[in-house]
Amino acid sequence: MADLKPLASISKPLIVRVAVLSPLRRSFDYLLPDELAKSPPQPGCRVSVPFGRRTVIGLVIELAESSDFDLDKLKPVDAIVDADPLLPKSLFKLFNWAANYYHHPIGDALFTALPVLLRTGRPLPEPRLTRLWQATKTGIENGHELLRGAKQRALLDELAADPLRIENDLLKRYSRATLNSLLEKQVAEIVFIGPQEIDVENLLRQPPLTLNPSQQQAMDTIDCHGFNSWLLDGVTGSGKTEIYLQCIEKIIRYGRQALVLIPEISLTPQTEKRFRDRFNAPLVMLHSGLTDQERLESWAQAARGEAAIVLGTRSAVFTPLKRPGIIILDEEHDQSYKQQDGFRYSARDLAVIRAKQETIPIILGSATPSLESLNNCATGRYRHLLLRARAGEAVQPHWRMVDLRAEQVECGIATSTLSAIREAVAQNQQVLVFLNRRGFAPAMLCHDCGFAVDCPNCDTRLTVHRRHQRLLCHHCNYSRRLPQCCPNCQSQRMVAAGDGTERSEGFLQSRFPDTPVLRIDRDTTRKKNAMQEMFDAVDSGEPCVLIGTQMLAKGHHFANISLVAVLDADSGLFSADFRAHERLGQLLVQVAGRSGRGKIAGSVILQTHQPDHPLLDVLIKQGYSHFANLLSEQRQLLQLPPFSQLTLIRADADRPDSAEAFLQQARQIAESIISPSPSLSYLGPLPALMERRNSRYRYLLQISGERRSDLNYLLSHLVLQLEKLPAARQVRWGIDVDPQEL
DNA sequence: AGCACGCCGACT
DNA sequence: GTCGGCGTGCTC
Repeated sequence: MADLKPLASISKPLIVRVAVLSPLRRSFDYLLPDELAKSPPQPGCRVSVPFGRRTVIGLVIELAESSDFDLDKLKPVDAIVDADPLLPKSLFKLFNWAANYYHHPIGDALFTALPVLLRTGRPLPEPRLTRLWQATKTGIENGHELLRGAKQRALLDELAADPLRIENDLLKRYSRATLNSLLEKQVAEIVFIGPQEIDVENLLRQPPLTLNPSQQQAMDTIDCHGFNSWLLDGVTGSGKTEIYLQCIEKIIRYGRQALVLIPEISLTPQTEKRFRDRFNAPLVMLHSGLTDQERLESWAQAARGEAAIVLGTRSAVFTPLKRPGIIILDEEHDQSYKQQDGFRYSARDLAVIRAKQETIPIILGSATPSLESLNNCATGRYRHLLLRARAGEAVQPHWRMVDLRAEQVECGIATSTLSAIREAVAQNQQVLVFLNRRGFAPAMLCHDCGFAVDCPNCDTRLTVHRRHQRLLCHHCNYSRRLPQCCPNCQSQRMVAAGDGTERSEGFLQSRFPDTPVLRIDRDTTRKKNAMQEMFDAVDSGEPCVLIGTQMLAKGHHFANISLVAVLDADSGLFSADFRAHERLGQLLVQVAGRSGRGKIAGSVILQTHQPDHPLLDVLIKQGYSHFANLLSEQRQLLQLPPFSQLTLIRADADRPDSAEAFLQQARQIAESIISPSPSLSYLGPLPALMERRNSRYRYLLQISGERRSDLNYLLSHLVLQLEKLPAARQVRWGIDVDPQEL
């Protein structure tokens, strides 16, 4: 529409809208002083601006001609940090979308996802130059006359024979002094070159594997041009990774980059190796194990388009790519894709949005897809690709129930389970024992009065860790020495009740003294490389018994495990969280998938008190997809996600009543914006599942709606009012859109 | 979140 | 007299 402003103000934007690292849910307008107006900062550039009484780094969101703020109160931009946008337009759009969808302050969203070093205003590193050596004309013509040392002459001969040698390679064989003397005599010189082009001719280090018909069909279906979301639904061992690799190969040949997301760092070495073994192309990693400097370097290489493959965890979904080609997100059901504090985004959902915005394909892979993704297939948002057969010679494992009520159980292990383990070990096979509870025992009780030792900061029991002779809280890290007597009745008879991995490990080792028993949980893998060393020991193929927590369930490929024993299949059957059943099914199938990946047929033992539980029955007899269908029907009946939209307002405070009182007010305000109805309902404030955690009292308000748009409207208005609420000062609060945990 | 202002208690 | 406790207000 035509605007009645003087022409000058239209052609020359004066106002810069800036996002600043702060919890404030708005951007800030600044004037662009004349001396900076010649080359105004583009959206995505950093600027330094006065903010309150300090100067901070902000990101330009847009240039505008007018401001809602009083023009004469606007301050001028201090300086422009980046000549070119740090974030490409497309990524910027993603941040905007996310801040809006998750109702999170844009500045906080942008800056928490940026490498730390960029937050401070440090310039984006220049491309790293490789130093190459070559012989000069003088060197080739009469170098030998100018040089005395044999080493020096040898080096010159080498340079003359094969120009452009990489300095770092030369330094492995010649001393720095030798190199320098060639430089001094001017018989050789250094040439700097930028990053190497990707050598598409020699892209593959290893030939691709031959696809089975099921894989081939999936491969033929996946279109690597334009946007499409594919759910690659294949049992463990069905060869999903090979499909990823072949898709990546295609897009690298088109000259584009692949973004590969995986759930945890523990998976990175194995995944990284798989990619490096296949591709002769630059790969960078982005995960929390990197130093700030390394992270910045990887980020920059991705942004400049030098990295062909970017492999990372959750936050890597925000990595800028110069030539995006495909996004691959493995183990899409994994909870760790959802950030659980602050900016509570789902990397999986954002990855799909990003793919759409960049018009590139995305592949979501899982053996146990989330109900959300299965529902997205049903509604046509995703396309469902099924891989039925296991790749290679591996066959599906065989399941067996062990009824814990009918058997002698020692240290969590039933007699028949123990004999199955013994049998496998006797045949020189490997066994995996799964118990999702670390420590020696989940509680310390008084035998006489029944007193249990609780955490002073959390609503939970302390866990016994016998090796360290301590009681530990797994939620706040509180730790104390084992009590000598009951704090309540002074009785000396304190007992460790229940079983954790540490106790079962000891028991197994006592029963199999000649077989290594390896425990893999957070306690035994704390040291760097500890986990990798244990995995290496397992990969050697020697018989052993592995015992561990869900760390074992995640992705690691064990070739020689023939038996998996799940010690407690019931945990999660009776939880208050509506996702507990889905998680249990995923966990069981994932653990079971660790067995029989090699040539030995695997079997799985499920120890349970509920051998007749209908859900376990469906899972075992009919498989995960039937199990998921059953759960979906229940969710639909109860109008739970993904058949309704759920958002939580979370609040916690150091006093018991503040959080609840704040949420009570929040509910009133919310109801005044949209009154409760069948299509939009409120529940709470309710105490969180563990009300007190780390000495803070946690509450939540549940809002569920039929339509996303209603919820979004409600939240954007609610949030503005909550910010101004005096009660908000006494609590920490935040919005959790599509929560994963209650 | 930071950071300042401001208005009341125990200290060199 | 003032050092400093954390309540309240503001950030273009």
